[in-house]
Amino acid sequence: MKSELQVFQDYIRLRELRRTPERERILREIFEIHGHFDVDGLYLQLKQKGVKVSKASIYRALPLFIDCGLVREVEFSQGHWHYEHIYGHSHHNHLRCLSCGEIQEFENLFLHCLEEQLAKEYGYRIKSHHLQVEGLCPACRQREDEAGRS
Amino acid sequence: MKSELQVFQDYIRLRELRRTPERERILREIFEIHGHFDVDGLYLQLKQKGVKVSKASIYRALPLFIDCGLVREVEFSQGHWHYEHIYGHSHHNHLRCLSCGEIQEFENLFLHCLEEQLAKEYGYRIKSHHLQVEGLCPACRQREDEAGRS
DNA sequence: TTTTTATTGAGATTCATTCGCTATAGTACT
DNA sequence: AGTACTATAGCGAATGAATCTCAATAAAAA
Repeated sequence: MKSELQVFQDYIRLRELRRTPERERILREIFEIHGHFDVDGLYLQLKQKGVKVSKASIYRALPLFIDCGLVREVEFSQGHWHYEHIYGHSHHNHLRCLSCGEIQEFENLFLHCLEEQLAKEYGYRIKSHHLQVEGLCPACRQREDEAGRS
Repeated sequence: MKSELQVFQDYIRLRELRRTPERERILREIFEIHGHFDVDGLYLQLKQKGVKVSKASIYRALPLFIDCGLVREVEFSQGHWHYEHIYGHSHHNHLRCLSCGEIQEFENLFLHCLEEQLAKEYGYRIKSHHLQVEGLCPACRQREDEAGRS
């Protein structure tokens, strides 16, 4: 399997863009993050390490990473986008707690069947899906129950 | 079944807020819109009808409508949120064309099974789910194929 | 090297959303 | 009805994420 850097370089060549140390440094940093991130967090993390990259460059690099399938937008909350790297990950869906915001990832097995069904029924060529399920995690659920009783 | 206005008034009472003509007018307008809307469109639509409501009031009313289950955020795109009213609708999911943006709504049958399974597996109390499937609609698919051949 | 031009960084700009403030008007209680 | 209390409306200012401008730089190709 190609490394994410390799994937990006291939993409750069294909699109006739330019390899720059900034873009590759940003990409490396993203793949060191376990879980979700946002632009500001990524920027600060680079800054702390003494890496000089402007926010503008991050904003300009992200659409490229997304376009070549290395990163995806997870959700828009708190007024800005949250992202995650996805290369090498099996596609997963999110189970999010409405109270504490905890996110569980889960695999799904039968959405592929659904995709096929949709393709047939509506004539679509399916590219991707996002499934987000919301509810209360065990802890918050218990807390809510106790509050309800009092 | 309660009217959406009734639902909202019950909510207002429960939360000890105040009934105001602005909020109820905004809500009525929302339920006259078939399909998705955004704040700006809603504001202009009211303005055209000669209804004087400020954008700030719309921004302040929407979270209430969402909280009482009358409206939901559909997606964040073009730099702002898009909403839809959901009361009285069966929950539907979206099949969106990545090229032209057309949105097909579809029912799903077995996500309820998935919800039950998740509830059992992770101990969550499921409240809702959003499933968005993306791809190319028949027309755009054909256009893409033709472009690819040339 | 030289040329070409994509990319960078910094700051300015845009624009959706929120905030601060004052006047108004629901609501509850005489 | 009248009064007190305070949530809400409207307006304009403020905020802040994202984008744009532009001069300087540095990839890539010749």
